[in-house]
Amino acid sequence: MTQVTRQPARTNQRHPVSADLIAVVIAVTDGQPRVLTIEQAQALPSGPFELDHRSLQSGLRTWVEQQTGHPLGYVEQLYTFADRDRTGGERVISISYLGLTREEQAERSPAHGWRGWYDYFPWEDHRAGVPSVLRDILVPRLSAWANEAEDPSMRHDRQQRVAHAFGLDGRDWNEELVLQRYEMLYEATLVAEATRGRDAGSPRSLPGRPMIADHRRILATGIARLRTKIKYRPVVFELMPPAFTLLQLQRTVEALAGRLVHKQNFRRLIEQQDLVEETGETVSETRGPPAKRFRFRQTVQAERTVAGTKLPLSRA
Amino acid sequence: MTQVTRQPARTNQRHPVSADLIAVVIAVTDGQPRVLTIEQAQALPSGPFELDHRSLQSGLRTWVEQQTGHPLGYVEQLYTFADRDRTGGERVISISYLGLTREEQAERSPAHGWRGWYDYFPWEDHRAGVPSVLRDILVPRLSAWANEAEDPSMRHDRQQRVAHAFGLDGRDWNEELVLQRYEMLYEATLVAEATRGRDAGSPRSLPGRPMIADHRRILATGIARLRTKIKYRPVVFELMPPAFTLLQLQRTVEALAGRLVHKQNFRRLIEQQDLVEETGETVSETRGPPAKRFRFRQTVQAERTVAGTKLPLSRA
DNA sequence: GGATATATGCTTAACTTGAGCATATTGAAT
DNA sequence: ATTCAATATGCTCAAGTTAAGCATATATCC
Repeated sequence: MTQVTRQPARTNQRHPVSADLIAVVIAVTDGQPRVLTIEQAQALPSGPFELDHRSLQSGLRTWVEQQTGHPLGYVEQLYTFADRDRTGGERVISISYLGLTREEQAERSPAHGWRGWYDYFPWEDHRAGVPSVLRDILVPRLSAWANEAEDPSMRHDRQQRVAHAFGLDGRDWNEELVLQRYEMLYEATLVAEATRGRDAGSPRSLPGRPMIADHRRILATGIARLRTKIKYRPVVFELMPPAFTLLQLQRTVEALAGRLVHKQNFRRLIEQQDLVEETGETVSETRGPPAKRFRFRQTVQAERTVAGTKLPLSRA
Repeated sequence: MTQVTRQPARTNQRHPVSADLIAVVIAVTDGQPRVLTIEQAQALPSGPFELDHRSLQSGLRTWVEQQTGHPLGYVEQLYTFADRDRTGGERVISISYLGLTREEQAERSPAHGWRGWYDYFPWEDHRAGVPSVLRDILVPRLSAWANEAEDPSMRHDRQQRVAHAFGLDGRDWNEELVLQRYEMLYEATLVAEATRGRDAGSPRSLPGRPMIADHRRILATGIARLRTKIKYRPVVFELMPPAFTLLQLQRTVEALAGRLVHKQNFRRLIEQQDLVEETGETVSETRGPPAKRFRFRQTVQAERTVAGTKLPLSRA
């Protein structure tokens, strides 16, 4: 193999654009997942990618640290999309990220603006059963939307999609479908963002706090990603203090997943994965016997790819 | 909830950048996964994001269709990164995509430049057992690299990482770790890209065809994504002709995964998922009894989230 | 002192997964 | 024609994984 130094034939005339970095920064306090916001809790933090940023991710990091005074732990890219700038005809490329930070670092202050993420998605918290806003308000309206379709096959299609996304008709509710649910509500004009700019006539009261532009959609993407990720990578620990009890860990997972887990099985799962070790201390924060405290085991193995094999691979 | 129209406080001075779209386009022919290339098979197709592109994805689509004359089926975003332009000090943002296209549309022609992806990653094809290039060349060199570390703990660490990534010492080989393996080989200067620009003194012959810039790294990302994805989303069908036998489907999956699957269990898996239905025809392409032909069932359900629950969720 | 919530160990049934046996069917080789 | 090799396809079985629940001891709250 000889070394290759030629350039690709792609450097014709370039159309300048500008790039924004948008952050979905998550922390969990008091059993509530929270997201870092600005602008009266109506926007996600975002800022331009600048010349002196070494990379996109480091730009995001320095910049979130400036705003919050706290370092971001885990950061991963979410999605990149292009909009026409609202002011000029110029293009803006938005690169969104998911960031996780520690509970202790998430003090609530007016400057930072941490908000419970279920303020924006009240239909996503199933920890205490099906949320009333879903059962009493959204499901009827979604049914109405499905049935208002002319074409019978389209009607059937909508009904199926609604039932699948929201876990109706005896189906399981799948907590990962955050984005699909938001998009379906958008399609049915059951979120405020969907009626913006047109027909300001009937401002119905709609559940969930809206955000500017497509920020709530980006937040939905971040939540969905996190709910998926906690199942195969030990990212929850990024949200935990250095030492914690298994119940605290469980409550954090439940807060993120929006549903309850089976306690004994959860402990078995955690312990058999060798992800934690006892600190030796115990604490009695609540009733009941004192709980052991654990810490996250930072092993080389911790990059364990729990490679969920869904293919019948042969071992031979 | 009132409607929000305020802008975020983020539109200060903008630093213009330019944006490139890079495509990893995959097809499978003759049991070999192939990737669309340009520049004597040393570059991935890529082109600038232009003003008249409606969105990033549609820009990519129109543009790949221009080059190949064929529509892209499935497209998903891979990753976005920023480089300093090699010519000026300006920034280039590269947005990479994974695209899948049908076998029948992947005629090989000099213009298109389809190349087997194992030309670039000969250590990734384990269908016929551990590839000789891995066993005879890379493993010894990787061991040497691990042992050349001064610090004993670093030595140990490297040995562990090598064993984990390449499935040595009785460990399972995980086909999803394509990117980790490429990066490890890069770190050990066992791929040509790692020695570029410096020390042209000893041009060792290294396995795998190199590409310009970081295109081989992007290809590795695409392969890894696809190997992960086929396990929980029915994306293989994007690569299949309208009708196919289960063996053809299996061979395609094996080509992508780089390893063999258990035939009977594969059939059980496919059929129990209700993803396919018989066309009614049979074909005898090879020896043995004629095989039934199937087609992909395009159901609403097909967006099945095979949501691999790795949390002990309660059903109650 | 009793109610209540907790920490933690253990069991069981259902389901999933990996592996292999068995049999029938065909094209190619002899 | 007969044999061989590769195939399509049905079936079984053992091992592993998961969901659920039982049980018991230990705290706090009143």
